[in-house]
Amino acid sequence: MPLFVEVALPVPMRQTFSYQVPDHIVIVPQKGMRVQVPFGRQQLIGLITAITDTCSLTPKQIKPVISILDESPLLPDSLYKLTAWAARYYFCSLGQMLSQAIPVALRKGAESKAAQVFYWSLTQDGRAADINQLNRAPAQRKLFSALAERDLEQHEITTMELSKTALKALDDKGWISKKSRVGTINLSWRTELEMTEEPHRLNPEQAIAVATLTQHKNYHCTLLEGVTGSGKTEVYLALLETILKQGKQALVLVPEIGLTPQTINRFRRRFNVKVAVIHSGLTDNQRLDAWRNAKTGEAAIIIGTRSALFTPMAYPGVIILDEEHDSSFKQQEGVGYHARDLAVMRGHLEDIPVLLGTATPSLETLQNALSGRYQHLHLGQRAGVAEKVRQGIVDIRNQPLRSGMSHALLNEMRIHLDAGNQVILFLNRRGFAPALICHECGHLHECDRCDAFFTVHQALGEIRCHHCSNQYAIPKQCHQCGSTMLAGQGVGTEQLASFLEKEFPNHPVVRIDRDTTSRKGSLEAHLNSIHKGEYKILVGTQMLAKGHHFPDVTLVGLLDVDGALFSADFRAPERFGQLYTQVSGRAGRATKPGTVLMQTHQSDNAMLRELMHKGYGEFARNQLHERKQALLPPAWHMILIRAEAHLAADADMLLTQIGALLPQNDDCEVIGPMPAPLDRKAGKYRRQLLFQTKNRNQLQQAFEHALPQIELLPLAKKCRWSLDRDPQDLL
DNA sequence: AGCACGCCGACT
DNA sequence: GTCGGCGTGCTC
Repeated sequence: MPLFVEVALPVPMRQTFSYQVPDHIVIVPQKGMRVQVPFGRQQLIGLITAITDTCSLTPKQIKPVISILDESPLLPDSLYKLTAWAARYYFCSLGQMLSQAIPVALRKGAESKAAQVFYWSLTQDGRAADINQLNRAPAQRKLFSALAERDLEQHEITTMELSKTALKALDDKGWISKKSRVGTINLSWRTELEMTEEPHRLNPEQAIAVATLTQHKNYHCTLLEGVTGSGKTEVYLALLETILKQGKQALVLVPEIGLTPQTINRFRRRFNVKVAVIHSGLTDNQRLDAWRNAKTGEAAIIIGTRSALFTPMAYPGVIILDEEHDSSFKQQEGVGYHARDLAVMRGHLEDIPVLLGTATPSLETLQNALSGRYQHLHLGQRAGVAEKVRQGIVDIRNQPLRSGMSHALLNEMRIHLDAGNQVILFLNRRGFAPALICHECGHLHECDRCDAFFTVHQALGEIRCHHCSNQYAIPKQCHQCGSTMLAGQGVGTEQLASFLEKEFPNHPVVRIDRDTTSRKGSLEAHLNSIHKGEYKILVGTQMLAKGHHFPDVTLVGLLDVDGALFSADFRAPERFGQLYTQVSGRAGRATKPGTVLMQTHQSDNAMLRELMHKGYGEFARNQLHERKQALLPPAWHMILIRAEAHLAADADMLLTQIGALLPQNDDCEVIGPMPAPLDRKAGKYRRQLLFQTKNRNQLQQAFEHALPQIELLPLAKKCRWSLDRDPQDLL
């Protein structure tokens, strides 16, 4: 009987491909195994999605499988289901989603089972040999005596700095030999959990939270809303203790910036278990190693960023997602999946609890908590007796500004610096000035490939476009009138920092943004110097706000509130509210009360007032209300279709045609085509179309129906287009 | 997405 | 004369 398999391949076509399984392949194909197959002129590795004994294709069209790479399915059924669900939800091919979910090494064909461990041991001859024969070969002697004590694994030879040449020499003598064994899986933590640190005493709120959380063994999603410093991590650790004692594993997801050695050590210190850490800095093989440890159950705790969501667990127990509101959980490139949403789905499929923690919940999660879909727990007390921060607004209408700084803010800075404290200033624009203007004709120098102004980088002597890689030397003359009176327009972090250096010569200034921290490890180095007090004035973009705590900072200044709060994007107020709450939660400590000052032209803006006086909770509830009124997420559901073409008309036409294929009524709305906020980027015209529906299912069904027709459009092959479900921003 | 084929411009 | 630019078409 002929045997066929359906294979999902890592190509952007939304279909699977049929192959015939030749007789000489002895492994019985199963769903979820990897296969190597010919595809056009190349060979690809894909995953079996189905096994059939008939095939509708003609024998000429069908090719044979080259080989089956696994003896058993690569992923547990729950993860396979999760991936299939995600492919449907995000409208991408199963193969594309699967390649997000599988470590690169496995995609390239690496062995999925634990590699064999190689080790060296003395032979019969070696044991009989006299060590004094090696008196004239000290390296060999050292190695020999080490091996006389115990066998050594290949990697131990290197870490103990034993000589490779000596190894070879002893091997040639026939005294030692290389052996291999299958690595054993140590699951002792499941029966005897060893604590290596005494748990901290929980305050009543924390204790209640832990008690509530440990009630559930099955799927259940909880929002843990805890103000900064209220000890969310301690709740995670207590929950982990219960889960681990049941012999179950925990998956902990953190934002990209949050995966610091301190975070990891917090978990490592408490329990004597293997912790698998998965982040972008690992090599393919290190990643695979962590993946295997999680899959076998040897690693009790798995900590990682977005992509770690897909790590299989032999004994799934809980999923914890910290800083739930963080936008790095949404993938921006390629398949734009959201790890938070998929984590909840995974919890569902594996029937385990999911915990979302944050001080500033996203409106999506808040809505679910308010509607009762998620359980809602609060932590309101700050550990220790921290003073409440002082908050203030600096009205900068008609005020002279020096490099973006008002008198009031400068004076306040002086007070805090004189008291020996540190000051943070946030300005979300890197570079010296966000534009170059001609003082005579007013011409603003614009990138020739994008619809954006050049940013002046004075230290580099360059003007750069922050949207493409375009860069030139700072022009001497205006491109329009030839005048030499050129000046920076507006203020960036570079200018602010150099102004402050002159203004406060006795207080060292450091600048933290993408330009000063692009080298690997330089962010950590800067942060360390700040903690040591080497810098007193910290200037930075949002980068400086996320997850870092500086106990000696007593003044936080937000220079461009207007730019952050009133941006075109519908999520701008939410993000600003989160940033503001996070930074004000971090200012000061018990003995040194903190102050937060905002510079704005809109000092009586209702949103700002609300945020200051009523706090994030109230602010977010009102934002949620406004989103409902405006038919925006999370009230309505959204998919963004982007198109890019050399000719704006092509992109426009394609989107118009797509729009015509989508339903429009009281519950479904098509908006556009409209120019993308950055109309022209890297020489191409960008247009976008929004499709919004009142509920999730309508969007799913309408788009599933339209998609095959969209793919048949002739223009769809000519233009570059992409889909972004639940877009994070409309840029 | 790759990878080939194919058809036009500036170089040895 | 060719090397190479990227438009177009196909992949079970």
